[in-house]
Amino acid sequence: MLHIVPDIETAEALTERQKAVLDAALRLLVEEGDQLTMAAVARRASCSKETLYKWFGDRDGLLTATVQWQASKVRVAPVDAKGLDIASLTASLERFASDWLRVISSDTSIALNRVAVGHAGSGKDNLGAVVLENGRFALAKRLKPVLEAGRQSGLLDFADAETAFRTFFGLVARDVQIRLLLGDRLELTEVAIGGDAARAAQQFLALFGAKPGRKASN
Amino acid sequence: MLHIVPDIETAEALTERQKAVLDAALRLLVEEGDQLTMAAVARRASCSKETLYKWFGDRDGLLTATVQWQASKVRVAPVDAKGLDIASLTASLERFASDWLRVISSDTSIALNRVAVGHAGSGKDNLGAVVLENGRFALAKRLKPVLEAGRQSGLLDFADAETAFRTFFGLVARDVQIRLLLGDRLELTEVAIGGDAARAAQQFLALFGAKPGRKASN
DNA sequence: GCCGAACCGTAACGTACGGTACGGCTCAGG
DNA sequence: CCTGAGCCGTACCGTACGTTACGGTTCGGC
Repeated sequence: MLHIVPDIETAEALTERQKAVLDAALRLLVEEGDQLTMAAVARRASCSKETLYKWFGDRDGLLTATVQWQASKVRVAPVDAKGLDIASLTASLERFASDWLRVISSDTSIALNRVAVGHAGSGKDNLGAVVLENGRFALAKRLKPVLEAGRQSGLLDFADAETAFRTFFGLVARDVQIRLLLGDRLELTEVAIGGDAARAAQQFLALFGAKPGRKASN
Repeated sequence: MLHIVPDIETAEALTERQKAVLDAALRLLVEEGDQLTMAAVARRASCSKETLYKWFGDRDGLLTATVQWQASKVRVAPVDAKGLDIASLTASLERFASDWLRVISSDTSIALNRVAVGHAGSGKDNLGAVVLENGRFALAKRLKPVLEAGRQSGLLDFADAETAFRTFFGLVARDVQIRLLLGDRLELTEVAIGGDAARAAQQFLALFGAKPGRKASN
């Protein structure tokens, strides 16, 4: 298990100019993938290579900063889980599912995951950990309170929130992420996402919805 | 959608020596990932670089040949789906699930998927397509007959085999593959795999098992 | 025993790119 | 106006690695 919490504050201590540079790097990363060059970033960002090295140390530093910068942009507000009924729970699950599908099918996510996967196992940096922390683990951290609330309200029945979450994750993502990462052209239209999200939520409820009579709301 | 069927025969037209070279390349790929060098492969395989270039054209050719060579090694016998009852269907599902978990958690699969993901989107080769074709799509091709047989026998109830398969895929793989690819240390012991496989099969049956009275066996 | 093909080992070539150095420009502070 | 910090643009350096070239060895066919 990684569970390395990246320096959450690093992303905040950036000047506007630095953010602009990282945005340029990010756009280039989406276009070129891991074979972007320092010179290309400098050109795109209209800055000198010297500045890149002064600010980010080396190529890996730039990549890491870019990934963290993108991560800091997608931090979202947690859902509050008060007054839960079956309808609002279903809506929450669908919301999580469609949000996640939109994320993993976005060009940015695909590009970032590609470079992180490529770098994983080389030991040089920990891009993989950063991506994991701000992706899969952040999702779990936000969804689990909802699941717990559902259990408290007697709507859900599960032994372990982590296990339940992982099943939800599987029902939502299925083969989508790996296919996209491997270059499969999988067009996820807005309506397809909505349909998949609804299906995933229903299947999750079918598996973990409390049977009437068992564990009734107290 | 890719669905590019790689030259199935290419993997067969190899001399023993060439297979040995590809095995060396494969081992090196597992150890070093995409930053393996032609010189290193030549050294490991005790062959000259000239030979590598003569046989495989260039670096991408060598990589592609290596991936296809590995793919040709894991081709398995299809399961026959005669005399299906609920027990044998469950056993089949568990078997597919545990086989798949073993594959995606193997060093070889992780290494191959990493380089394929890294190369995807660069347009230079189609490693991604090869890996997909021999992984996720091959699995579907082998599992679907079982699902269809289950439906014929009145044990399963689903509208579309492809959709049912994708749900099965999600229930089995969950977050395992992406976490491993991103470098998360996820120890999958033999017993954990067995447990996960059983859980996935049960969940699949809970979702797609035919309700008694509906679509009874004819 | 001779020949050519195939292959090994190694050396050499060319280039792309990470990283550094430096001259010039801008601008804030004094 | 002077100065120095920060940055841009560009030239430069060193190296790693893909690719090619070549001399030497093995070996099957005649």
